[in-house]
Amino acid sequence: MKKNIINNETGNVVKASVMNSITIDCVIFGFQNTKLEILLVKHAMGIRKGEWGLPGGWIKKEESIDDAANRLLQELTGIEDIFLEQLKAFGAPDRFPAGRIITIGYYALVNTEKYDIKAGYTASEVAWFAIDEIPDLIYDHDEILQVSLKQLRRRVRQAPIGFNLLPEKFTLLQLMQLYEEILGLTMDKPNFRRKFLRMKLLVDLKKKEKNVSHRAAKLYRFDDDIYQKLTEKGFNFEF
Amino acid sequence: MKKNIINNETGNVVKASVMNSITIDCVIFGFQNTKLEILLVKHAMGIRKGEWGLPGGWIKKEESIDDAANRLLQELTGIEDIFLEQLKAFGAPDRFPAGRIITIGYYALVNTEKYDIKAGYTASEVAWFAIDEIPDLIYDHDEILQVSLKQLRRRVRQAPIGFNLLPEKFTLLQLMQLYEEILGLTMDKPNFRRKFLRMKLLVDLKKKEKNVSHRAAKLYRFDDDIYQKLTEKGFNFEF
DNA sequence: TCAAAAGTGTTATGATTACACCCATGA
DNA sequence: TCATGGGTGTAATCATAACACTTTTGA
Repeated sequence: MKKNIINNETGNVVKASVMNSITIDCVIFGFQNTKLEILLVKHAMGIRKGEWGLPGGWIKKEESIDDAANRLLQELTGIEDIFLEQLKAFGAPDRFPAGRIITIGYYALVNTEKYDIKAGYTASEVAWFAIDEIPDLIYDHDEILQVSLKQLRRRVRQAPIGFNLLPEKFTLLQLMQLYEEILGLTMDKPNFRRKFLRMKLLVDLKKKEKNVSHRAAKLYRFDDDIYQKLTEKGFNFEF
Repeated sequence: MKKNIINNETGNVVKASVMNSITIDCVIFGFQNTKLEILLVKHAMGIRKGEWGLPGGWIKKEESIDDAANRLLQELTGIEDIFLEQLKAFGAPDRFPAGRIITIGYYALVNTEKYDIKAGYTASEVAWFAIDEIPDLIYDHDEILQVSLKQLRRRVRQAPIGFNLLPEKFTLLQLMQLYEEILGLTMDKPNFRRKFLRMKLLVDLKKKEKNVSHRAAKLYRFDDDIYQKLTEKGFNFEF
């Protein structure tokens, strides 16, 4: 077992097996009841104990930064094979009060139905927050969140990534409400249907909703293979 | 004066005043004779002496990463107030052979007419290379270049940033050729004119080209203030 | 007068928008 | 039967693409 060392730079206790002046922070988006939410952790130790922040951690010396982000997410949520993309690095010299630490932001889209969130060993509490009810966050995590929201709004219109926030089977209205919530606008239902169906990215599952007090909607599934094939033929997702 | 120290991690000689496991690398785009080019340096020292790579360097402990990128660019090219945006961090564990170093990629757009390029103290030679004549680059610089090209192609269609590659006064044909070169396609001249002029982002300078052996074209200038005002009114640049 | 690029006009096509309207289902 | 959302139809408008054509300039 590797011994812990005190990092001269920061005064923090850091394992010798991790890089000592770079961290990773993750913005994890979920979608519940037509609301966009993000996952925050209440820090259980350190100088900002008790305050909410983004989940994050250190990078092991032998793992890539993408691997580190995936590992941290897995440790926190139990989620594997998740949509996860790097945002950018954040490096204001005073962003972290106890020393110079640069952090690399990542953002993830998760299907909240599928996974149970569990508090990790450095977090006393983990919870989902609606995007318009986010508390003040530690360090520069507010900025990281704002940048990732902007990135999400851009990316969701350029590539079919929104599906990662939905259950595998979904209705067209759910999909439209997802777009409405992320982009902050209202859309015309008939036009949305036609526009999306015209792209032929969705597989009709020949099933319907059950136990709804209105006409049951068809269920669809997004098929990434179809998307890849269309892309090769020159198709360009735009919304 | 600060003394130099040997960094245990990498074996490289690194000043005590810089962070020791993070660097910055810049992809600097220029546009000359209807060709997109990038600026490369031939390394004058280190294990990869004599090979071409992206200009880059270390981050001082008291400067932000954006400031570091600007400073490095200034040292290399003498250019200030340049279009410069962060790309992303690159962090494969074996990307740098002599130790674990994460690099943050930046890309810049410069008006090559305006500035003289000079070799810095760590580079023996500096030169522009056409985008389709890039030699093999050191480390993972090929990947950084490919990612920044992709980013440039995306961003040039989403925001009016292409002007940074042109002289201050330019013709519509120059602008169209810039788009054609970056996006790798051919466009229809009449349609391009109308589409761009309709946006009302360009200021007609009431001047014409001189000494051309064809009908002289009107000169235009891009006005960022106009763009900002239109953006506030809900205008969205799309190309 | 020729070549080269500037610049205008026109038409067909397709996407987008706005909105009216009918259908199915459980409470 | 009512409320709720599912789902189709249609017409006006707007952007895009394709291409024919006229204009200006120096060599």
